[in-house]
Amino acid sequence: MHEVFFKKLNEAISLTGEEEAIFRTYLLPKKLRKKQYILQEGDVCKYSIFVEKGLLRSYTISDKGNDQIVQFAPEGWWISDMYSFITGEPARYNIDALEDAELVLISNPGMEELRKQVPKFLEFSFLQMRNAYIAFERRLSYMVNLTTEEKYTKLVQTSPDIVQRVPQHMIASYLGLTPETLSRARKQMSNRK
Amino acid sequence: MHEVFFKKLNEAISLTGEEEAIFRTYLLPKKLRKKQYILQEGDVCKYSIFVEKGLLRSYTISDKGNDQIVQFAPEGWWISDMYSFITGEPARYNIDALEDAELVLISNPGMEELRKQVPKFLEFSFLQMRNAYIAFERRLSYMVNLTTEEKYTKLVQTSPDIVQRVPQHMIASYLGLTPETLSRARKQMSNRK
DNA sequence: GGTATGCGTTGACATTTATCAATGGTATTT
DNA sequence: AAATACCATTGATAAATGTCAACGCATACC
Repeated sequence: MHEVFFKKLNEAISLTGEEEAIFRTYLLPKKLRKKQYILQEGDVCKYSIFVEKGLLRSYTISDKGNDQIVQFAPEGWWISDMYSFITGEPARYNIDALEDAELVLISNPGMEELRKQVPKFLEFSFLQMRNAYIAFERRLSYMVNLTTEEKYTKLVQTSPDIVQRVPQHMIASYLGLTPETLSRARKQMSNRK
Repeated sequence: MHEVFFKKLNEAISLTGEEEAIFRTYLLPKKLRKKQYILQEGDVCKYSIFVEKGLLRSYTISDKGNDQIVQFAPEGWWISDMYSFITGEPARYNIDALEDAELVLISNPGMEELRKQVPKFLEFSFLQMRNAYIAFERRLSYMVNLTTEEKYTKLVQTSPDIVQRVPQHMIASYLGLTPETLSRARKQMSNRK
C-alpha cells in the first residue's frame, strides 16, 4: 500500500522504518473514478493529494464560463488548492479525475505534524515547493513570450506523456488557448514539415 | 545594518542573539545605483537578494526582443533567478535597479548552511516559497482569464505602491501587454467612470 | 540654455485569436 | 446494434491586441 508515495519520498529523503510508521498514521487512502470530483470550487480544500495511480487535474471556471486547467497531476505528483488548503478559505479550483485514480490524502494538521516530527520532511517540502515555484514562474513567462505553436511544442517536449493521455481541448485549456486555435496551429505545423 | 532584513525575519521567526550572529556571517551588503545590473542573462545567479531599500526588477528578453518583467522587488522582498541560483546554470533573467538600492546578498552555500544551522530558517524558507508559489499560480490564472482592464485594476488593488513607483510601460510589461494597449485600456476606464 | 532621452498618448493598420456554427468520426452507454 | 456524448476539424466573421509612426511633454544631461 502507498508504494509510489514512499518510493518518491525515499528517493529524496531516506526514511527510517520508524519515520515511515509515523507517516502511515497520517495517510488517508482514497480511490476516485474518472470524472469524480475530489474538490469543488467554494468548498474548503481539506487535503493535499498525492497521486498513486491515474490522472487528476485542477481547473478554474472564470466568470465568462471559460475554464482553465491549472495543473495536471499524474502518478507521483501532488495536487491541491494550496491557498484554500492552508488558509481554510473556499477553494477557487475544482479538482477531478481524468482517469480512475488511487490517491493518498494528508490533511493540513497532518502535514504540520509530519514536518515537525520528521524534520527531513520539512526539507523535502521546501524542495518540492521550490521546484513548483520555478515551474510556475517559467510557465508564466512562456505564456507571455511564446507563440501558440511554441507553447504547444514546448509542452510536447517537456510532458509528452500528458499530451498523449489527455484530450486536445484540455491541452488547449492548459495552454490558455481555445481548442480551435490549437487545432489550427497543429495543422500549420504539420503542413510545414 | 540590515535592519529591514532582521525585522522581516523576526516577524516570522524570532531569532535569538546567537542565531542572529550566525546570520551575520553569511550576509553580504551591497549598494546598487539606479539602472545598474546585479545579474545579467547568461551569467550564473550567485546570490539570493534581499532588498533593504530601493526597488529591483527581474525580466527576460525573448527572441523577438520583447522583454517581460517577471517580478518587482521593493523593500523587504527577495529576488533572484531561482533556477540558476540552485543549479548553477546560466540565468534566464536580468535583474537591475529601478531605484537606488541597498541589498543583502546570500550565496547558495550560505543559504544551505543557514537552513542547517538555524532550523527555524528552513521553516521560514518553506513558508516563503509556499507564498511565492501561490502568488505565481494566481498570477498565471489572472493572465489567462482576466481582460486587460481587469488585470490592471487587480494590480492597482494589490500593489498600488508598485503602480505608483514604476513607469507605466513597465507595468504593461509585467502584465504581459504592450504599453499602447495599457494606455488605451486606462483611457477607456477613465471615460466610463 | 539647449539638446537629447524617456515616456505616455493617439491614429492607422495588420495580425492574431476568439466566437459561432456545422460536420464527421470515434468511443461510450444502454 | 442503435443512440448518445465527446471530440477534433473547418469555415466565416468579429473582437482584441500588436505594430509602426508621429507627437508633445517632462526630465536629465552637457
